[in-house]
Amino acid sequence: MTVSGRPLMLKAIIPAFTRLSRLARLDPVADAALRRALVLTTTVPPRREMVQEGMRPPKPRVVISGWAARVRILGDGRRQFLSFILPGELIGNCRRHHLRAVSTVVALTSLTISDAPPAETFPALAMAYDVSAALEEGYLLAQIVRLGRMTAQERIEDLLLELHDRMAMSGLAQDDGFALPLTQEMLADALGLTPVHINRMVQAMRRDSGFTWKSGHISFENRNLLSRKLGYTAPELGFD
Amino acid sequence: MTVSGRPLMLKAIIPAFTRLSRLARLDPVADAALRRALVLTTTVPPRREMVQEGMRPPKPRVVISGWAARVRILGDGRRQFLSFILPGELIGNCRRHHLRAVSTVVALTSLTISDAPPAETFPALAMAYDVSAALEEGYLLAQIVRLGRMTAQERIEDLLLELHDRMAMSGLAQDDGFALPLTQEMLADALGLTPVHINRMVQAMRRDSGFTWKSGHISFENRNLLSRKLGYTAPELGFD
DNA sequence: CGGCCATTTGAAGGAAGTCAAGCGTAGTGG
DNA sequence: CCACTACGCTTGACTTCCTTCAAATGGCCG
Repeated sequence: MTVSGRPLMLKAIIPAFTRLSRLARLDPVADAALRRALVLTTTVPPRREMVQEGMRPPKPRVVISGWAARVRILGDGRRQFLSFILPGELIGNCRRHHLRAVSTVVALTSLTISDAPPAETFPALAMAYDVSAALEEGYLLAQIVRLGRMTAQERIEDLLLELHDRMAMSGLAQDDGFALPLTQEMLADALGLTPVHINRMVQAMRRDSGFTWKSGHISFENRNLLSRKLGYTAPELGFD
Repeated sequence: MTVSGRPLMLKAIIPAFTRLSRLARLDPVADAALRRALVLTTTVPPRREMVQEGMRPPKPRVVISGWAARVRILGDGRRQFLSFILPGELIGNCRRHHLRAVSTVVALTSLTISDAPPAETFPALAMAYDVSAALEEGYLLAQIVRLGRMTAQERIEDLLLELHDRMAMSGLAQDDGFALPLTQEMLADALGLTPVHINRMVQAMRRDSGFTWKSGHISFENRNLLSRKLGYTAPELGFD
């Protein structure tokens, strides 16, 4: 978007590569080709709107590093995040080509992206893109239940569990935690709450709940216990 | 699911036919074939769960008449509707075949359905199914914004506008209203509120807001005014 | 008529929002 | 090196919106 493509160290693309390769169940040959295809990257500064609702959508991309969000903004300024986009996940991975983007996409952190290798020239990835789209729909459904029927505390816990699973798919999580590069305000925009209330709940949960959040890192004390308490189930992979 | 297929009068399938034919932009020949394909129907009683989350999903269907909803239920009984399924719309229209259904589908009224003519044997419909899936995703996004950032009154108004548009797509709406076969409790489950509060808001809106709801029928006093007030935009058709 | 279900109403309580001010820390520039 | 700034986090007091619980009303159908 701003910076013209430049090659990255192979090591840096590992998260994105890991997720796609797993979803596509790539053989070693395709696997090596994918690594090469992801090396040419672009960087995007935080807060930049990469796609704007109603505009002509750009080509699909893969996030190499950093977080983005799909967002809608109401006339009076109220903001709602529709979903997060994490390393290894796709931007604009629409089955059909829309004439206009259905949501704005904004970089939440400094972001490194790469063009998504087209499925036509990279057939092994068709499955990864399909599964990725199915997962994305699952995240939307989970988001609806969070916003409609969960308390503030449950929303936070449920979202953190989901994000943990998603980070694990690209190898970016530990068993009991992950790096969360969000401000409390961003969490509020995702969970339909105010930053003030997010703060109060996080405070309270530091005491009695099952995780801690310090300097951008989430640690679960007992992940199983927490997910059982919430009835949380991992996003369905959807293989058939 | 209960009753074996039986042919319906041609007239009865018109709503479903109208919507699909429009979305697929059918020529007269395909058009006539579609009518024939939809005539063999099945009926489902209200409250019956036609698809259950986690079970093997059945074949795709078209709703001929009646309303259904996709729903998720939390461990303690809290219910959240993910989306409504209206006449002419599809049940289980997944691009990829999931191993398990990602949500339960329940009949809200007595329901008449028909097998969705497979796109392989009915190529003209592929586009209709694509557009239908894209619209469905748009409804999910709108639902997220409603639940996350709108007040009770706005949620009701916004949903009614959307449902009006959707009913219009199968020719089942008037310019200024449509038949709404929902109870206040169902509305509550869709909007993340309690039935009691839905009731109070509807009361209040009978007085000062832009619509009336009497004996299962919604009438907008000034639809344009209402949609401008909400910043409501019609679901994107997504043609390209 | 009686039973069932949806709607309606009241009173009280709780969850989350609003407004406003005070901290803490990292970055910047004189 | 130290104001000065900017931004995110924290806290308090108060308000609003929505829920909860309970009971009453009304319509519809057997």
